[in-house]
Amino acid sequence: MIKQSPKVDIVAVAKAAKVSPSTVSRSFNHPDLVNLATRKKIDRAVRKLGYIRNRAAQAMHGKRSATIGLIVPTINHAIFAEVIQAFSDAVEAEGFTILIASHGYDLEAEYAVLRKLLEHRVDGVALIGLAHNSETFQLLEQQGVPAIAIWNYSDTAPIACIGADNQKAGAMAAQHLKDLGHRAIGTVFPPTQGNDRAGDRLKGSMQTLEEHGISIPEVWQSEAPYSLQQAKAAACEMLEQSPRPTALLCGNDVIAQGVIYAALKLGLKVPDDLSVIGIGDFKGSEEMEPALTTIRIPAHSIGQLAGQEITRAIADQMTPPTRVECDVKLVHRATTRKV
Amino acid sequence: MIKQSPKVDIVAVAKAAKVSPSTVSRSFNHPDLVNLATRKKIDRAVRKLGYIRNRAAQAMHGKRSATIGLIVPTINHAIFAEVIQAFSDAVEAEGFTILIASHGYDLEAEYAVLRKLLEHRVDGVALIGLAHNSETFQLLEQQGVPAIAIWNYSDTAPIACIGADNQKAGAMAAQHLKDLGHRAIGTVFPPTQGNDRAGDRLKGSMQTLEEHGISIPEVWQSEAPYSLQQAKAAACEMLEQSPRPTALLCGNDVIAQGVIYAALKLGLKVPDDLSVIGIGDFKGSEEMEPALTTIRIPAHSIGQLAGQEITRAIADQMTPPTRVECDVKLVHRATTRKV
DNA sequence: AATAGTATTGCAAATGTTTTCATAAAATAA
DNA sequence: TTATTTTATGAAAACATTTGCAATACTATT
Repeated sequence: MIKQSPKVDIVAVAKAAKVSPSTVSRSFNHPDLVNLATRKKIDRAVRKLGYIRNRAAQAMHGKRSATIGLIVPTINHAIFAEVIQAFSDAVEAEGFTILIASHGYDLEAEYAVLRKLLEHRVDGVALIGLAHNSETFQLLEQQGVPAIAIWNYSDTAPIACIGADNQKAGAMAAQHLKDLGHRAIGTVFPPTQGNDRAGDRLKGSMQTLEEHGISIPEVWQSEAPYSLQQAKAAACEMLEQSPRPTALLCGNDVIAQGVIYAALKLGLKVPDDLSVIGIGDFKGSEEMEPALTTIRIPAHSIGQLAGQEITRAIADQMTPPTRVECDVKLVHRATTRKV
Repeated sequence: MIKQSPKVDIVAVAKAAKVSPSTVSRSFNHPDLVNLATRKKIDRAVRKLGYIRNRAAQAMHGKRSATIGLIVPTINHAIFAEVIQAFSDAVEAEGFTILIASHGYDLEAEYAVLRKLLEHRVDGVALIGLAHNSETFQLLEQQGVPAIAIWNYSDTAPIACIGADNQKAGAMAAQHLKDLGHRAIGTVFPPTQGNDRAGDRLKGSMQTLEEHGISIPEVWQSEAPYSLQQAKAAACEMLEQSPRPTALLCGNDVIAQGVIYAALKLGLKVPDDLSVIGIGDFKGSEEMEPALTTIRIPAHSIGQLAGQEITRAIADQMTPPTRVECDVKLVHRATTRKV
């Protein structure tokens, strides 16, 4: 293994191939402009020296850095894993690499990591959700970087967004339970602080329930940070009391799964003793036993579309990313039934 | 919003603050070398112009790019999500950002993305597992980039690694089933092609079983790509036949969960009719009902340690990353019992 | 008050690449 | 064969920053 002591740059390659650095550069970026024979010579030199081009130097010329910044609350949840993967695949297909950063649902931290990504001169930025600090929006606009918000949809948001109407999703879930005749309904939602997706869902649910004259007593409103464990614990606590709700509306499918485990643990049959509905339709929700009734939010298409749209907007700086609202729909499976 | 038409670089800041560009640069990188008063002037100018420093230009000076490349097979699995998050947190704490790329278990593709990351002049690289193309290893060595393999441990691997002995994990799972008296044992594993973790686990299991004189008929050896859905389907198929195994050894916890759903669907009681053991102990495995017996592989510590070790190795180029073997251990919960 | 340090700052060179412009060589047309 | 176009290459400037060195101003010492 030749550990290269003298650094191998484009001029080293040029020297080895006996051409000028300009030609080497051209042979990378505009191969059609250089003679096949010289291109081969250069290729050989590159291979021999183990040369790897330096994007940093490229980026200095106002050229693309070929990176896209992706800022997520956390990587560690099923919910984001799918959307990240789809987004990543879509942008990698266009030759971009993603620079990823997480902020743990802290919008101050989000601003800080955005700055960091901009220092790296990312060609575009994707964020999760529409709730961000005003400085975050300001910075984005000021720097003129194409930006896109993933997951939530709104006509009026200050930046382009691709996602679903989470309020509608919440409303649909509530409507479904009402349609099945449930009136004693409980909720388990993640904290809505710094999480507009959860906030919107909760709002939509509550509104719909209210419209139908259903109100939820305090004790049946539970908050569980996004983890199976805590969801299960919270649900256990609620379900052990009497009277029990006949149905539980969950902020997402992971929470719903936790709730189902809680029911199982307490010896309650789902859906006979308790109906459970989730939101999201994560991978695996369909396979659960009983299969989870949920509101489908098409994570894969959202991620993919967002990736395509941001790369398009980067290539064509004239037209900003377009907004896309992805439909949500009820997927009635086996965890809910008429009361 | 001031959309900055004239690009704001360090000399614009210098002009605004009435100092030289050198001083501005210094005020960022060696604040102790510049007078407090001038530093304040500069700070004001930076703020007013909305200046953001350009890492690309920094990186050109042989300075750190402050990025670490992370190459994973896929982001979209519980198994990696946890390790990625821990790794990411650890390196972000040291001021690095991660440049992430996935290759879908294709080692050719892995080589290609490694090149791409090196073009971005990442300061270090982390890979998953120890099975990589020889060109991949060569490139790493040739470029002299600190590199670390996550997830698998081996004394003799060509690059430093932090992880668990997956063979041992497989052996432990097999041993546990044997200790409970099972002799009719089936396996459900992901494809081992391009996945040394799964390969090692399978090898360890088989070896141990063999040592105890237990052999597994072909029909009880099932392969399921890493997804709940396919694991469930594969297990259904196997369990519908007669005779059935009394225990199933699963390549990871997601597969185990799929298997349990399959059993549930077929009306088999776990663990009364069928014992199930997983490998990994993912988040949520403990909360399952019944709680999953599994071999614990400490994903969080592995990711965190790897992050710390790679940043250390970057800071101190003299001492390469050290290898760490993380212990695996049996977590006996409720899905296995004496036969 | 003269000397020796010390603390700040600026100048200019260097980093690795791309690109514009100019030039040379080859191919085509007259 | 000469004039003209096309093709292929090189020279040099530009990109945004860092840093070694030199210069200046200030402080402390005798």
